[in-house]
Amino acid sequence: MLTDRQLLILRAIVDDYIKTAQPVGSRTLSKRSDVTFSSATIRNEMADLEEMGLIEKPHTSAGRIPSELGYRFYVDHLIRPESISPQEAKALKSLFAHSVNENDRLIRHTADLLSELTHYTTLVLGPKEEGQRLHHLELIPLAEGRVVIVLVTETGHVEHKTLQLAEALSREAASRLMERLNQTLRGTPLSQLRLRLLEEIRRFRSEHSEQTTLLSKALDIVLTDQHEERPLIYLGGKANMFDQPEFQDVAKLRPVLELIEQQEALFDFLSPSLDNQILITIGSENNVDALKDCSVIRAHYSVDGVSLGTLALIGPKRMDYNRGINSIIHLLQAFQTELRKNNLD
Amino acid sequence: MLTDRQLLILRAIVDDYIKTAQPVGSRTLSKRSDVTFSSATIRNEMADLEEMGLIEKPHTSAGRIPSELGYRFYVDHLIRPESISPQEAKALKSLFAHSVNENDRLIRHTADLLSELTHYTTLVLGPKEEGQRLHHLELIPLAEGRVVIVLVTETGHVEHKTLQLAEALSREAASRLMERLNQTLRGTPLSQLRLRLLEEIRRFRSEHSEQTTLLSKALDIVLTDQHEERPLIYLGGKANMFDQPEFQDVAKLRPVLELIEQQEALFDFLSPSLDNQILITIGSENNVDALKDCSVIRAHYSVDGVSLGTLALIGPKRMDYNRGINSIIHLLQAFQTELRKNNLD
DNA sequence: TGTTAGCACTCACTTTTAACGAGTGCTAAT
DNA sequence: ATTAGCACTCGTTAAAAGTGAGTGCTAACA
Repeated sequence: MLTDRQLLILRAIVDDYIKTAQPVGSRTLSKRSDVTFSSATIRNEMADLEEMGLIEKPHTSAGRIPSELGYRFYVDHLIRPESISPQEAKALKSLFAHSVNENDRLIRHTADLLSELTHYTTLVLGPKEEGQRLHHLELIPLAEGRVVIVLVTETGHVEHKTLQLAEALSREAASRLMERLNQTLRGTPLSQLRLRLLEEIRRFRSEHSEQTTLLSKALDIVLTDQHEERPLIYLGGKANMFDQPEFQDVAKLRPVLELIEQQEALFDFLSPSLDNQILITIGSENNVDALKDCSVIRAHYSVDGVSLGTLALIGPKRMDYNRGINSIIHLLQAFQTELRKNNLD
Repeated sequence: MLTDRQLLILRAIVDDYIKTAQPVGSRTLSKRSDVTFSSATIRNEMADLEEMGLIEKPHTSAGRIPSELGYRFYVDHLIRPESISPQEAKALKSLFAHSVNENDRLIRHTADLLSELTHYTTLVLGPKEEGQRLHHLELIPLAEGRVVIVLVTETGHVEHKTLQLAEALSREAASRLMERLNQTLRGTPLSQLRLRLLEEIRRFRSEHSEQTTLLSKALDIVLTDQHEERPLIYLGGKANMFDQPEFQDVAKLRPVLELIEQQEALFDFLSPSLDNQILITIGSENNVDALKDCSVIRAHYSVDGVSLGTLALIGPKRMDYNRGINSIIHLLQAFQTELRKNNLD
């Protein structure tokens, strides 16, 4: 176990390093007001902390920096859930002053807010669509056999796609088919929609003996596509990466920025579900090579107990965990409140 | 005027520098197979070219690099419109092998293709929506007074927005209003839609004495919004910037990447209309500080004589203009063909 | 026994110096 | 007009020397 003094020193080292990005020496620490013992004592303690693997030195004659294990310990034991300042709390409330009606916009807005709040890059994984239920389907024939299909879920999420049919679909046929489909399919979860839709079209065809084979094929393709599509990922504050001293080197910066641009990779990284309310992964804990010098703070957002997506914050390992965690917690609250407003059934 | 030999030397310098990113010396040039004269002669000619402002030296004992004026001259007079190789032409054709029905996707796809083809970052300014005509309007009531409004243009472009009304709109009222609006407003250019829509709703209200004030207000807000919204900008190959030796320095890279993320700034930059088929701006000609070390190749795309948007290629001043221009020309052709297919009325 | 002062040692970082060489401009010979 | 020759420039690289922040260890101290 660590003594109180060791805890104090470890915390001081991490705090200092987070603030300055410079290795912290024993003399610097000894000058702090909350440190009553000498630099030599600190050196002794540091040697012990290093032996435990909590801190390390970049080279012989430098100060100490936290190791990954050190950050881990700091995050697990040394963070004090500093409550947000009153003015910040006020600011946070006013952020959502005017409601955002569409979830898409709301999410984008939230990503931007969080990055503004923390000065880190943010990722927001949008809700999975499979779970949502169909509210309305609309077929709108265009010229030359092109048809726009619009799908609205109960939460107001809108998807659309344009198909090309071999022959024009008449407005009447479209409206008849649509009316029928809406009657029977409303409330179907999107995950089942494809199967049920095909079935329904088949039935419709046999009853009306209309030529809807092509339409059904086209719809099938569309919905298959739909089904495989992953939730959107929204990014905020990409440029914040540039401000971090650890990413002044293009070689360090590049893999991170490249990863961030890849929806699929990000999705794979973010999608695993979390048990805890808040998950923090540090450096190699991310299991992604591009993020080996980064830390990620993640939180699930949910409405009425249903987990919908992920809110994440990405920065250097030397990120301000305290501020990050607090910001994400508070924003999460406000965000979920807004989201609930939009998701009333 | 420049002598043939000077032209040869200038072209050789630019070509070489584009390829190697290293200042070109007289000795290097004298070794080229198409150069029959000595390095001393080349030095004399170089001195003249430098006096004319076409080339410059980074420092006394370095070779020469093209000045902005030099690039300008090269682009205006020395580029040979090298026709694309047969295999590339074939590849280009197969790129659009399976049609993309939606313009949005088509544009995104094109941006990606162009960046793959050239290894530069690409920007595509989407078509202005104002000019498009309304094909169909759909009001879909959700729970709690929320209404999704979906707008489809004749080209199959879909916009949607969710509004919050003070009281629920009944399905019947919605469908009556919608039918009426579609009858009277189909074919209205989006630029006039707002005014005409308001008028129409007012008339509808007086005829049916229904409570649609709120709806009309909400629609007004939506459409105003819509109207002010700028065309989307699609990006391709952002990561290509990392490969350019001139952008290995974060200080150089940052402003460019930051600019690219700003829709508004990019819009202002790209939107001015072009007289020519292809416009090339070099360094300070861009009139944007962030792009002072970049060159941009732009081309308007249009269908049936109507200019719709811009296709652009962005790279270092030392970019391969020849390849860039050729790629953009050829892709432009294929892109417009696809676009025309989708825009049949 | 825990703490601290003192001191030799390490090593990144900075500055200095020197050597190198690619490239130039000029001059004189062809 | 062209070119060979040569002195000169200057960025680049490498080696050398100096600086200083920081450490580990030891011995003295409370």
